[in-house]
Amino acid sequence: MPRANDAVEAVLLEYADLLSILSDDPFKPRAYEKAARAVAGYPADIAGFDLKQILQIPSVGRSIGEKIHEFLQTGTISALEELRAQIPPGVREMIRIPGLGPKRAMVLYRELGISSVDELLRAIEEGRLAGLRGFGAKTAENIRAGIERLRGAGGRVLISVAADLAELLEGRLRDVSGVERIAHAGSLRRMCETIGDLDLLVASRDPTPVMEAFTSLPEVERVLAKGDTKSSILTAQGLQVDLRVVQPEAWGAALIYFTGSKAHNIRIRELAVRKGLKLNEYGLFRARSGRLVVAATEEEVYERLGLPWIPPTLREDRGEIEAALEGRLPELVTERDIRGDLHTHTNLTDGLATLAQ
DNA sequence: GCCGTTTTCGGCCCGACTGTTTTCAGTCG
Ligand SMILES: Nc1nc2c(ncn2[C@H]2C[C@H](O)[C@@H](COP(=O)(O)OP(=O)(O)OP(=O)(O)O)O2)c(=O)[nH]1
Ligand SMILES: [Mg+2]
Ligand SMILES: [Mg+2]
Repeated sequence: MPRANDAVEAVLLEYADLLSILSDDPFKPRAYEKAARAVAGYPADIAGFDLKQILQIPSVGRSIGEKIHEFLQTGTISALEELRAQIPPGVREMIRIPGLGPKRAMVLYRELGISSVDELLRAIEEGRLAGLRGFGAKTAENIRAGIERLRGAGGRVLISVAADLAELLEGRLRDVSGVERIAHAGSLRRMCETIGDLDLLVASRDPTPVMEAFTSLPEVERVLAKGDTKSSILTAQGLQVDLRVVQPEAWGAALIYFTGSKAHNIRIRELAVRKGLKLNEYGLFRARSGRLVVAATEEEVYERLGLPWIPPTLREDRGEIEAALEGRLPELVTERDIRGDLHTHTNLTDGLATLAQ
């Protein structure tokens, strides 16, 4: 049985998308996204909730709360209908194109009347983006390639597929000169069931040869971006791989950053701010002076934030921060706990006892 | 739009890469 929370999450995310297209204030759509996450992660089914109960949900205030209430009562939200009247569904689809966001989607709609991915592709092929402010030849080609990617996207892959690719690529990069450490991060390290892309982290004093090696691997179909510390490629199978290279001293902070999740990162960065600190992928710093506090290991960074080391599988901002702060993290079963698997044989194979016995 | 034992107003995570930008916005991780 799907919960009402799922439908509410979907309308709040749609509201956030439409606001990001229409509004200049980036914090408003983010507030709707955050509320959508909170509703999705709320333990109870909110079907039939009254306004007072709805307002118990974190990140849901008066404005969003009333919209949720209206949706639960009537199945629609009048304010959402008003936004829908201003932005065709196809324009919202356009922001799914990798590299095209809400701002430029709005320019295309407003200036050229483009209101679907199909129309956009035709406009690019007919050269109609030329002359539009902020849309040069490269941008048009990038959007065209983005549409191809969107269309050909096989979506997320099973963790086993990503794990195999990770092993292959890590093996290749490990031998590059200057590589001191290598690990996979992102959703693969968190052991999510499906993986959107592969995230690899390398520690090296000399990033340039690592980036060169990475972007010229035989598995590379196309280089999406290539910089001094970060590059992205696309494999022939259409899977994206992101590589981040940091100095060995920053390994722990970088591993925390790249392991995520995004929501977990934001929560622990907020904790840092409240302590007069700043957390990024290079380390934990004093906010005022900018002086480094710690960076080398995950344990040290978490400890200075007042937290125990949190297992990657829990880093989803689904209560692990609160649990960690209270010292109530669950003891997870790890490989070291597994002494063997309890099993027996029956006379159906090579045993003596029957199955019933 | 949400939220707060410093605060009910003024912040909101923080930084890399790209393109066309004459100095930075947009998009993404
Ligand atoms: N601080 C911060 N970190 C981010 C943000 N977006 C992504 N990250 C970090 C945490 C993510 O786990 C990590 C890798 O990003 P991805 O987009 O690949 O996400 P992830 O691997 O978690 O999920 P995926 O299966 O790829 O969809 O980068 C962000 O907006 N802020
Ligand atoms: Mg990923
Ligand atoms: Mg990624």
